[in-house]
Amino acid sequence: MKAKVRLSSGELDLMDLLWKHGPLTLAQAHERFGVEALGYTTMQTRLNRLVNKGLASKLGRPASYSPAVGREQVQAGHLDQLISKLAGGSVVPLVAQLVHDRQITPEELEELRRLVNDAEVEADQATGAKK
Amino acid sequence: MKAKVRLSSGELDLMDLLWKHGPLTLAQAHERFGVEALGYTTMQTRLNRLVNKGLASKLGRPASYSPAVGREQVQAGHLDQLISKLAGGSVVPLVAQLVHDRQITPEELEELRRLVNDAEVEADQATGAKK
DNA sequence: TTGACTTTATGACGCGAGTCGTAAACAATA
DNA sequence: TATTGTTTACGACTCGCGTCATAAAGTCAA
Repeated sequence: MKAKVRLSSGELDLMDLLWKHGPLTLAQAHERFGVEALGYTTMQTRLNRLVNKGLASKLGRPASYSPAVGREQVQAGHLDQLISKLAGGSVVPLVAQLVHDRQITPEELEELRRLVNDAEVEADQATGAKK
Repeated sequence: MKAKVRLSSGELDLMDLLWKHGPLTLAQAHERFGVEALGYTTMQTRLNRLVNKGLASKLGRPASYSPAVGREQVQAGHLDQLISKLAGGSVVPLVAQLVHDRQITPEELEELRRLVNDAEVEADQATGAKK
């Protein structure tokens, strides 16, 4: 039962903060994010809204905010969106776009190749390895 | 100078409509989208807002709406978002997620492999094909 | 205990996007 | 030309999210 996750750009920024730097109190989050960037209570409101949406949790006093959903899950949700609405349902054109428009290091290419190979093995196993 | 494109889920639905089925009049778009799905004037408003944002253009009377930005461009924009905010700046984990969570056909895997190979060739050429 | 500082709770405002209703402008034809 | 049907222009409302101010609660040291 994967809840369909759809986050705004700004919400993503905050989640990123929580994913990267463990639990954070409001003050710490504000500090980390950049005191100049936004007001203290703005951070408060946004963080609490994440909690209300079940994306983060709040514990203790001074409350610590922690992510309540994994980065992978959110990634998956956004990828689904992208694939269904922007790539006609197939991953291939998406990956094409991915490798075309940006410079990828040889190391990364190597990893990508490995990824494809692994996936192929899995696929074979799943289909009963009918050669 | 590619403008940073950030579209909502609903806007994407309409753009998809325009990308797939060439220029459409309001009536046609409404029909295509599903008359039950939303009101006529709702479609009108949404389409016109796309025009105001420069995402679509409107010509003639009965006006025909056409996409004013390419699917690839929007894809790129959303991909950038995803990579920077959800994948820590690297494409590898993103592709990993991509091939992990969904079943990909052997044919697609083959295409993906080709994609990686092509990219490698390009990379080699770019760096002067050393070695 | 009390004054100062920190942490939370509320309430507001603006803007973008989704949803429509009403009505004016146009067009085709009876 | 008058009637009817289509196309377009506006305006309105709601919600989610970003932004913040104000103030109530809670904490701690003098």
